[in-house]
Amino acid sequence: MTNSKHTNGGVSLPLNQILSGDCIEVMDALPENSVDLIFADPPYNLQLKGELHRPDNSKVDAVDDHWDQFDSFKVYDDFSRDWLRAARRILKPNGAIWVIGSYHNIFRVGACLQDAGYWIMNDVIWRKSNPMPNFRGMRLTNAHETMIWATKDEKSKPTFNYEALKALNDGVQMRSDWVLPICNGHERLKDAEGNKAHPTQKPESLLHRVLVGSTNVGDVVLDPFFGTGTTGAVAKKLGRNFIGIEREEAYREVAARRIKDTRKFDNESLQVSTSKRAAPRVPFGQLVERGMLNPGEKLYALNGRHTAKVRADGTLIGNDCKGSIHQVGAALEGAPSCNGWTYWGFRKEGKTMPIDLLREQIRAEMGA
Amino acid sequence: MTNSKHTNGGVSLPLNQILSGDCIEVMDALPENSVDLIFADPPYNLQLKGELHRPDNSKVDAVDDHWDQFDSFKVYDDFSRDWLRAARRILKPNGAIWVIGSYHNIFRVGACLQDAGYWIMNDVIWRKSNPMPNFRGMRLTNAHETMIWATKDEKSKPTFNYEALKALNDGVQMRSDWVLPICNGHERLKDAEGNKAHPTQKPESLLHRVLVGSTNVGDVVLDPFFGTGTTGAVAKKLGRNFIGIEREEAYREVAARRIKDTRKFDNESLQVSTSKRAAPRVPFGQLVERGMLNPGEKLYALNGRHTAKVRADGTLIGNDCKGSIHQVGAALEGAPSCNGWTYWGFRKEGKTMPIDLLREQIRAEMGA
DNA sequence: CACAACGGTGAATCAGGAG
DNA sequence: TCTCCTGATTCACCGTTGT
Repeated sequence: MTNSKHTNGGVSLPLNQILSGDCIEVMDALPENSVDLIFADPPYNLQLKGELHRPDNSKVDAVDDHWDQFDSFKVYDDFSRDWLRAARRILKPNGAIWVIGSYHNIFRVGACLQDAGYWIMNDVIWRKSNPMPNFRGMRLTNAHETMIWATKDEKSKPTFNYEALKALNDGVQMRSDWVLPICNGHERLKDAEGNKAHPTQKPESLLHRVLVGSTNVGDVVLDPFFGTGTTGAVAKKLGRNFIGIEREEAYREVAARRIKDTRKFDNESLQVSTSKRAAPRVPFGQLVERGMLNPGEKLYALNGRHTAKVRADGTLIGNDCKGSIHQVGAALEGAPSCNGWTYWGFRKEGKTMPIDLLREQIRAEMGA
Repeated sequence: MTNSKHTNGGVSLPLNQILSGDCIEVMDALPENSVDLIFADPPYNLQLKGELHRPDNSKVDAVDDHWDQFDSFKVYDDFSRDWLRAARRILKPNGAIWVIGSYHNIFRVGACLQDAGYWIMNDVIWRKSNPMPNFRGMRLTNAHETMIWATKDEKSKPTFNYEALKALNDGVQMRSDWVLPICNGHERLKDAEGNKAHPTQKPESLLHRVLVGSTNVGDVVLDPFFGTGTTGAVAKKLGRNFIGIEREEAYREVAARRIKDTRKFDNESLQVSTSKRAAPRVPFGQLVERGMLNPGEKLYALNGRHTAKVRADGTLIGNDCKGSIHQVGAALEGAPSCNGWTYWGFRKEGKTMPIDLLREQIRAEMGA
């Protein structure tokens, strides 16, 4: 793991380190367009308790008899706007952010996020399998937290490892609700007296899914509210680089020790399933050039409804139409579009086989 | 059921009627402090762009109605502020509101709600058991919607039928995530041509739970975006009074007919049936996310004939094959299929134990 | 009559590259 | 920036038709 500076477009990043200080100031000192992903678990409580500062860095005296809800929302919104702005500047154009919160703050953070120009991809519900019950029976058990996954702007193309997430979910598309247990047991960090080291330590399973789904090996993941370093620990395990920012020295120390004791998984295990989109493009004409199909040969729609004839240039000629395998398939079906690779078949020894088999054969040779 | 005016503190209410017009104007004409509960399903401002087709080329019938179009976030926020203010005025001091939305609008609505002085009790996740998938594989399946339950102000003591909800949930405290199917089948209202009468009809089961949990028999429930009248129909069944407000005549007509055909449950049966829960599905990937198995760890076929290695996305890599626990097991055995849960084991303290034990462990936690 | 096969559909910010 | 083309992509459930 790189611990020194890392060159990124001519600028260097402090990789795999925990930076000390106010996250807004620290982020403002980092180069713009340099980070792949941000994971943020900002303070939830609106009663501030001296942990928040106004934009001018003056401290908010929240423990005050004249405490006022409206003022408090405004201060929290200002704070959210500021750190979201700083975060957005350092994100790469195709970068993304995850923010987690509860009903106390998530609506405000979400609105600030949209106002700042971020583009929401999904909101994701972490459904806790073992939440704390509501002891007084005055409300519903607060059994979930909300995460927002957003890109830097509307045009961003974020990393999304669709097939890997699908694999994590037994082969069906990952949904926007994730059932995972809260952090306790051995994973929960304690101090010498046995008190929990941090009040809101997130489970590694949650970060595992976030990082597998929206980063690749070697990416840079920044966490502006690092706490006890769950983001850093999971990033290290998964072969991602992290940058942590944390104001409290006690948390930094716990996080540093934790990450030092964390081991990276071996490279082979970090390979994940990929989608067909990543496979090299094979033009249909190549099947003809290579003699896998011959000009004049007949293709059969796999649904049995149509046939077409192969021409020397890799186009097809069907009933009153000609063009690519896709165009002819679409025309014959009267459909807006058609994937010719999965639509057409060829005859071999009396059986009809999809032409996609031939493409896979070529791809296998290319990969070899 | 009362259809005439209803005396409430010397003022009268138009009970069990569907009022025509803009909801803000209509609410402003109602007496203040007169309504027990408001359920609101405002436009989501979906901002859809082009057309969307399923993989089979059929077209998705999207929400493109004029009432869901807003020019900007600011226009939407102004709208939200206005109707939330009007709604708050007519609420009784201990009254409450439920608002439902998706990530497109819920953060803005939630922030407006807090700014207007409402006090959030819970946010509640409606987890759809049968959501529409993400057809292009570009995001997570949008499998939930968010509801906010809030009181008129911080000091309100809202109706909360804790025991009734607990009973609805097999005797354990109701959580903030509700698993319910979307509205389809016979419940879905259609016009003469078989088209859906309203693009976003909510399931009665959702309203049932809201009204059982936060109103009493005889209470007044107002819905400012009445649509096809799900709120009114469920209120009538449950012996609550409703007031509906709807701008579109077509929706009012459908709702009126629907409610006319709805019968109130007899008082005894206002208790409800509970749904049996099947054993929850646990994806193998969750064992990896949760650290019960680590990427790179070896699995052993319980018959002793093969081994394979775990990857970060919950797939296995065996001798010349990779895929799910089931696929790799089948490939190595040369079998058409294989139950990976009972085929594979992991080593612990020198002993090989079936991975199914880990799944059972997770299920035990979930059930608790 | 039972069961299988098939078709339809749901609040969706749903592609990416070459020219 | 815009147009055109290739070709990747779906889950649970309900209702109807067919065996």
